[in-house]
Amino acid sequence: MTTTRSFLDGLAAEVAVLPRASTAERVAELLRRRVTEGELPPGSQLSEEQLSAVLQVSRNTLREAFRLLGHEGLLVHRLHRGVFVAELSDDELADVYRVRRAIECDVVRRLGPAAAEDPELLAPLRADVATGAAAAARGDWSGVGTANMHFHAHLVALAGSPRLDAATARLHAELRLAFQGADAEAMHAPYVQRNADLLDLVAAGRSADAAAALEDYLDASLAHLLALRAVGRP
Amino acid sequence: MTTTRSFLDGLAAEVAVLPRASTAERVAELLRRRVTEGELPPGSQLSEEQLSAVLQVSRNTLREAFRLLGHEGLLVHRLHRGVFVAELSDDELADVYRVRRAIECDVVRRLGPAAAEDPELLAPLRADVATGAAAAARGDWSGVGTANMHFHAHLVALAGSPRLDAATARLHAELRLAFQGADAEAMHAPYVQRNADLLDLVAAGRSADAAAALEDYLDASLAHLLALRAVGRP
DNA sequence: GCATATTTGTCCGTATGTATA
DNA sequence: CTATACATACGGACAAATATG
Repeated sequence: MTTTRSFLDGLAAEVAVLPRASTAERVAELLRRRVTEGELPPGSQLSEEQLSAVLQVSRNTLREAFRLLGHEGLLVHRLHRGVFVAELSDDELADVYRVRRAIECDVVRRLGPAAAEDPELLAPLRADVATGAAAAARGDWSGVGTANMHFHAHLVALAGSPRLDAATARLHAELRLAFQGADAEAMHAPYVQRNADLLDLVAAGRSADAAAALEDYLDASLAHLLALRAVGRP
Repeated sequence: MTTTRSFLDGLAAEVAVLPRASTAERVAELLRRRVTEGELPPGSQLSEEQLSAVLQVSRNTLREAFRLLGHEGLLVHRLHRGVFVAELSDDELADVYRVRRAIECDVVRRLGPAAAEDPELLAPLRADVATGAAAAARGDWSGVGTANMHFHAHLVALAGSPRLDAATARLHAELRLAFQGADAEAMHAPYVQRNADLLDLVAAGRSADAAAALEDYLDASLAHLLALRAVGRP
């Protein structure tokens, strides 16, 4: 009995109402939310029998959903032992940032002056910055974190590459795992201003400067996150 | 009856002998090989009933394997219609190269002079170049293609990032899909020399030059591949 | 170290729904 | 529009591996 009781409430009703897709994908989407929103902590086991009973789906269908999420890095499959919510080591977290840096810096560098010429392009980014600032003003640090994620997702989206978007979504899902249990304000507060600064550079068409700034940004963010995790441990 | 007969031969024996892993993963690995080696062409349907009979696994297990490969982009899942070997459109192929360029150029750029100082680091790349040249000398163009893939995989591996390695493996699997049915010599021959040239730049520690050259290389490679596909179509 | 209980891994049969001829 | 074929999903069963006492 490793899973908590609270997170099971209302799951069955929620999975039945999700949009048209295969049952396995609906279950996967539901579990993905629960994991990334911290409802069930890293390391906890997901019992096949218990979950299939609560979700009202067969074990086979549930296992298909497990495969999907395992492939995304959210769950880990241990043979004959079951599936667990993934726990990111410091090395793995650094690796996530390694890939973020490669993708995001590349996207920004190749933007060139195009971003300066069409202001509409950056509208989603401006909205994310505004949302983050508003959330910070009212102390909603979880909202700041979400806005920050959206900012980076929209930044990558400027490249118009479905595969880069998908990779970013996976990285963000793993990042949310790493955020669990840490002080949300300390985690997210510094990046309201940094996002705004970065956006200014991009909007000015200074893509090389923006890429360099983003590299510093991400390196600092990783160091910051590692430090926060360190104090949360014995 | 959309699948050919030949590719089914000996599958059951092969899947039984694969190393210790879950049956679903063994089946996935086997199908992955069949797809990337062109044994079954893009667009062909994989019948659950037929495959489960031939592989001697249950449909549930087979479906788990399908989920894994679908997530890798090798198979596409059409609801209530079944799974098919993915067909890459020109746009998707360009997107694959978009991600390759982001990853590989980033890796090369960040190598710096380190590669020049430790020659052992580049040993796998040298071996791949030699293998490719030898294969070209005897007209083994499929072997040239394989060596080329290994070269790029080893290049990315210099970064020491498991996630970049995994992403590269997925991209290469999709690339192999695009290679199907094209003239292997025309497809792979030009890159024996380009790999050697690129390696020289890297070995000299000129990482910025190498990154720029690699960018040209990949852009040219994409254009080349698109042109070859165009002539293979009506 | 051993026997047992629990959980996962796998298979089968079957029922239902969907797309296509 | 009906019919058919096939994917989707379920529940029960047993085997295999692991964890527990």
